[in-house]
Amino acid sequence: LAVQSVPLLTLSRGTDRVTTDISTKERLLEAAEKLFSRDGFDGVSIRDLAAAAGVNVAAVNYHFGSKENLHHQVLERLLIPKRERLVAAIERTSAESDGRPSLEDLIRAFVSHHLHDALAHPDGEHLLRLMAALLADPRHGGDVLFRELILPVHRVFHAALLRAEPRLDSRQATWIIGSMVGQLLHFIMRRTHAHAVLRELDDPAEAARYFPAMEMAIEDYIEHIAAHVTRFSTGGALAVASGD
Amino acid sequence: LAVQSVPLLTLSRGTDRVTTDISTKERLLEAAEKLFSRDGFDGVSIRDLAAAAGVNVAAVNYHFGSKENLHHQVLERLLIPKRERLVAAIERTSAESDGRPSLEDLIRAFVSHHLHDALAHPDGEHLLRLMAALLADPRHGGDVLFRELILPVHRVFHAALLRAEPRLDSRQATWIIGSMVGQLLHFIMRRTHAHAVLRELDDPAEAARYFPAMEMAIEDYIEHIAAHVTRFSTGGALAVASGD
DNA sequence: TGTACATCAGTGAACGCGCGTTCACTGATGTAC
DNA sequence: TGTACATCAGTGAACGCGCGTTCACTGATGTAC
Repeated sequence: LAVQSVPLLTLSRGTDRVTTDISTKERLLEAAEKLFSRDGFDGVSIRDLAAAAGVNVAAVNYHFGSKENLHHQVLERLLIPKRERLVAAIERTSAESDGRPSLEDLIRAFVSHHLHDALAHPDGEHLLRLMAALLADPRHGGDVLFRELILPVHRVFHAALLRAEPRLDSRQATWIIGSMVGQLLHFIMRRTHAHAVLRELDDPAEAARYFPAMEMAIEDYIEHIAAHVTRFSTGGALAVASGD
Repeated sequence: LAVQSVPLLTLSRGTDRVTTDISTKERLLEAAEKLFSRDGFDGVSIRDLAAAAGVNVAAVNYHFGSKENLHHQVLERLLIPKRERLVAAIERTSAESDGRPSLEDLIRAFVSHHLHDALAHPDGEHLLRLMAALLADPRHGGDVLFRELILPVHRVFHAALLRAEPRLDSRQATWIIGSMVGQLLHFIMRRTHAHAVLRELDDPAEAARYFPAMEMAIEDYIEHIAAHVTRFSTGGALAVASGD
């Protein structure tokens, strides 16, 4: 009767073999991740979710209590692993070169991990579109995004930046992170939405000038953009650090 | 009976004085700009719009044919003047110093104009939130944003960049613009949404570390961020231009 | 100038539809004694 | 081991509500002759 919270995977009994049986709850989470990321919170109805998961409409409220709470759980399920991957990547690089990696190495690691995680990780695209929606309109889960991902990652990278370039003060480091994150989000979204937008424009040649490299394979795009953002950001960070 | 397109302002006759009388259509456009920018296309109902404008529900379909078309007209009404302000600002700077402004001056003009226009211009905040929504989900009007604003501004600034720094090739200039626009959008949205997000977090002190300068007056924030983005981007662009 | 008709902006009520949620229920499994 | 009851996942149908749009209509103004 009440809202469940624990069993994400049940073992079906009643047959002579014990087989893994994906529960209604898990099926709903999978379907919700896919649909919410594609169409947004308001763009998905409970009937859409139930149909995609192959379950009854009442199942959403039975297992999650509300559509809002299902969305919240979808976010947490993606955000927490992503945070842990990111923090681990930053700390791994911070520990290199006897705990004093160069500014460029640190920036390269952050940029490269971010791009790979967003564009090549299996969960990446879903999470990315959910994050983009939250950054434009934080009303449905913006607090979760900040608490579970943005603030923890900021804290770790901020400390690493100050160690790698001691001339920076705290606020400068914060703005540099903002400059890097802004670039990364822009280039990631650009890739994700390029085709959707280009399709609607009258003049494909003009649009292709704004979106060069869209015909590249995703791995090539990642390498290309990682190289650009690393070079640009290292130059930018050094300019800030050496400024008056 | 049919969808109207021309008269945005009518002069009321029938009184002995001729007074300006804001028409139902204009009232709807004003209300729609405010509500769509605050709550998004799906977050606003025709009844909300009619109530805010003080007109009948049927007026939206009478004057605009559909909710979608009203949204479209709201976008065009904001995007076209913004494009013209931006293009004029870039061309003004390009013409300085005998048509050869320094890379830093060009970048400063672009950054500074963008920040002022987004954060201090009367239409700025509405347009900004509409643009953020379109960049996250271009389904309702993304084509208008690209055609009327992004592509024309890109073309003009791209040409100006190549003139100011001839070592850049076309693709490098495009990526540099992407790096700049990404930073600008990030810092603009950060200011806009800071308070909404911070209110929901448990630990205000931690959040304030991520959002320093939020207590600044808006003019100080603009100057502060313009100085950072200009320095960072000039350093970044020179690093790209001088790279192998 | 007067009259007949057309065109206009705007209205109030209703249309059918999809929405999130709730309710009473089923049938399988777990637990107590 | 058997029986009675509790707990569970899941269901089908219905709830009331707000949605975008449409319809028949009003009354003021413009136009033709």
